[in-house]
Amino acid sequence: MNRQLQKLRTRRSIIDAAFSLLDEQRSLSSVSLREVARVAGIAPTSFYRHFKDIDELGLTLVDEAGLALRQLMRQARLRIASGGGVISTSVDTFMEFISENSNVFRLLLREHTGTSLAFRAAVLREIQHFNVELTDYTKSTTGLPLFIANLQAEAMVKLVFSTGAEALDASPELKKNLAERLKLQLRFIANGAIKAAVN
Amino acid sequence: MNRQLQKLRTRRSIIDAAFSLLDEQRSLSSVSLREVARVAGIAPTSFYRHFKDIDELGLTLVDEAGLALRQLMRQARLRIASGGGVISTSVDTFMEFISENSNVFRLLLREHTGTSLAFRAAVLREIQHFNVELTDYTKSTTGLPLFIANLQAEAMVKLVFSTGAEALDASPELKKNLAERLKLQLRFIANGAIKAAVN
DNA sequence: TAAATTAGCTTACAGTTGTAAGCTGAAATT
DNA sequence: AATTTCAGCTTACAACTGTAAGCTAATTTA
Repeated sequence: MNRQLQKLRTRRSIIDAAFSLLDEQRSLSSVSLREVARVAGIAPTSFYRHFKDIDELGLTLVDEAGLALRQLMRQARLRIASGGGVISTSVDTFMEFISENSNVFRLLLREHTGTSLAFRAAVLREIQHFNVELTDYTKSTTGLPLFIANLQAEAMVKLVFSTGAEALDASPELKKNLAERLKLQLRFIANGAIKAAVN
Repeated sequence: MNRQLQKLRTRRSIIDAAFSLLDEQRSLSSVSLREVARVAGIAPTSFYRHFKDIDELGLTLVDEAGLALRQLMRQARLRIASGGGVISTSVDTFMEFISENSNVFRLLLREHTGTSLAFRAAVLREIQHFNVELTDYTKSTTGLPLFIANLQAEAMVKLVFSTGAEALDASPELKKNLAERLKLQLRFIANGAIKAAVN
């Protein structure tokens, strides 16, 4: 048996265990090392062979969540390229993502306003990535000036994330309703941005 | 000595103790009953003479925070009446509020996406109040149709809260910058809503 | 093949938590 | 004046936490 491989596997099972514990009732700070170890199927003290801290594990989770988010963006772009409105397609893709990966999105959402400065900073970094990508995209497709495109992207991301937060607790019908309202609101922003650019 | 009065005083000191513990590193779920009791200057078990749970205390805190928020709104309206742009004045008032009552705002923000369904629901209720009031205000001052006014108000509240979250960690200069950007973004929404109403 | 490394284990400990049981003394009621 | 009520107390306990110390067995290296 390869030792490195086995170690990686255990590491993975720790990460997976942590994600599985992050349901609607638990946050990173309320998940204990022992609990993670229990679910991962290792002794509590073995945890330290893989992570210095529970916090180090937390940062790893945030990184993974951010990665998933960026993959989501790429997926949305592909869908847009193959037809459909930009806003509508993006919102639908996003809503699907948070339904299927609710624990991943919940992590980002919760730690975004959580108790650990390091986690908040890490989440903010991921959101910044999102902002930058959306700004570029907006600029290149609409020709808006950078400053305006940036403001628009930032507002949109905030609105989308806020609505996503609401959608996490919502029933399927309510989710659909939220998505429709969100699309209209994003159009408000897009149109308002265009008007600001013209003046 | 009046007994009822004394009990109310102790209750107050428990609430104040809890608020004082909710700094940038602590959330309701991470504050222990014993810790609150310690700061309030009572024995741990005396806590139960006032609240059934730590959760019951939490709901009380959310209520108080919501109250403070609505007082903020009234204050903003007064300021608007005595001159100054609606958006600009509101944002300035809001930013002052979260600077002066950062623990109160932090509570709402954190529990909004927190681990307790009851707390999330309670915060959502407070935000709904905010939404309703802003919708009414928008409808009566701009004459927009209810549906549009409602969408606009909701989007604005989400954007303001998101930016408020960012402002909590920010330096004074950054805060100013955030406020200016927020004002522009709110104008995007306002203008976009008007355009939607015209079409 | 012998020696070194190491992932995971068991045991152990001190610190914290929520809360049950029951006492006390002062305020309120009769 | 006698009785009841009750806010706050002390003591106690079982459950949980993070993590230190040190063993084991299997893989890796020499």
